[in-house]
Amino acid sequence: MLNTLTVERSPAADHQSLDCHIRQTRTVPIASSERKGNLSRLDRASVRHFESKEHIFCEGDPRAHVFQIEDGVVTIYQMLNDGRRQIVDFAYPGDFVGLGTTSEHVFSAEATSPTRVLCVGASALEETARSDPRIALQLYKAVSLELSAARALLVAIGQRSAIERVSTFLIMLHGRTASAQGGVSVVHLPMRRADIGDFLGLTIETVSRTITKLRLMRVIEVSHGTDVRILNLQRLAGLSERQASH
Amino acid sequence: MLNTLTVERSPAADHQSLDCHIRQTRTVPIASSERKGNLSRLDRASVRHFESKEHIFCEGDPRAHVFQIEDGVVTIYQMLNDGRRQIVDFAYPGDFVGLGTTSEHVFSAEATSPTRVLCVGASALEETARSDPRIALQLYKAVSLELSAARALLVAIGQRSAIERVSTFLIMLHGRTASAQGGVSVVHLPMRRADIGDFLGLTIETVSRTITKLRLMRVIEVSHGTDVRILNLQRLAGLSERQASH
DNA sequence: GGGCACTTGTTACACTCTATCACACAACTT
DNA sequence: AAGTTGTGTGATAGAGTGTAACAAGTGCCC
Repeated sequence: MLNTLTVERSPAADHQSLDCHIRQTRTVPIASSERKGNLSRLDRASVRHFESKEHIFCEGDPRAHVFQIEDGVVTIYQMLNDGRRQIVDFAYPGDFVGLGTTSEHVFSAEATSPTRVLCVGASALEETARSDPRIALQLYKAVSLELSAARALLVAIGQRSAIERVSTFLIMLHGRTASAQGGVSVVHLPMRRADIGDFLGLTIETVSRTITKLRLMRVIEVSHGTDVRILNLQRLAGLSERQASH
Repeated sequence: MLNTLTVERSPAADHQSLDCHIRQTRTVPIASSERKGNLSRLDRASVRHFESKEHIFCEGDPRAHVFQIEDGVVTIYQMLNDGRRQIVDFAYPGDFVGLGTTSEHVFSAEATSPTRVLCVGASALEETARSDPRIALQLYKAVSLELSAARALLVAIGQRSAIERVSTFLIMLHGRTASAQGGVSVVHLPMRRADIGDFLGLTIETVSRTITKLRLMRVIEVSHGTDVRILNLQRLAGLSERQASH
């Protein structure tokens, strides 16, 4: 069966109307639930499971399948030959992984937590898209959102200081996944500090110190190292981008 | 008339077979001529000219048109509110500018040199894509290549040192635009040092210092500040990524 | 043509932010 | 108890920045 792709709204969408006067609109497209679509109605779509730290595919593997995350978080990264690693995206439920036009994967994908993915043959998907413009446009949309996310990260890494990057990261995750607990939003960090560092172009130590600094500033609170309560979103947004002073 | 999009091969494609043992394949997709397509056969496509430093569109403008560069070079960038700027892409002839699914532009586009662009209504293009999967797939392809370029830059900025970034930049431009002159390839830099800096996440001074260093190392030669002769591509490739030492 | 304003690129030096190295500590496994 | 894995923090060093001065090129006006 080959039907239209459906777009769902995520629960996190409601939080995007929070009144950060800083141009939050800029980060919204990345965090948006529009990023989601659905491949489940495609023929021959199968479900696969991956354990934490298990690879879904590696750089250089033939691009045989395209995946859509159903549950869990997946890191998309590239290694340099001396061991440095750059994570270019964290894929959350609804996100696509492995899209592109190359015959081989250019990046590796590793599950951060136990993950369930929908799995579709890449050539079958493209074959379908060749005849159904709705599928093709869905792919276009999905990649466009990945592009927005990549460019937003580019701005962060290229121009922002450590505290600005970490603040930006938290706000980004907040927009994408935030769940409210008594009016204060909580962001869960399923990835380790090393992953955050390799995502933001910082070392693990700098990430740790910066999170401590944000705690001492009473902007956030951290439980178990993995759950961040955003106490003052407005202040956090201010820290994510130094204000023009003149 | 609404026909198939044609994919051309650029003259630069021949240079990609140069024997850099460093995984140059990784940067090839960005530099590749595959990035090119052609909108000229689309209905209602018009040609427009822009002078150097003239804006094609600004962040926040309604996304009324999609452009394809015919001649010249265009910088795609975003400003932070304190004046910092991140260039996320240099668009060369054949490249598309303004693709995406947002109703407003998220980035600004400015001509670096006198530029001629093909201009198509965004809604008309999407309307067309909705009925013609070939067009939709062409858009998907184009955005996928932009994504590859953005992520490659992400790896460079996030992990590489100043000299590695500048070397990577030169090799990238080499792959995309190189013209041979007596066996040695020459890369023209139409953008200013400030643009290179804002692209690579470095200051103008660091860019200048690093280029001087590469000159003193006899890896490149620079004429008029804008024309770079790559004397030793292999060495340059080596400098673009520190080797694993063990 | 000569002088002037303006832009762009280069170099120098002091300083800052982040990386690096080192180690303590907690939670969990074996 | 010993090992593993991940986090937090302190001390130090270094790469790159910020600020500045200067050089060279360009357009413009008188």
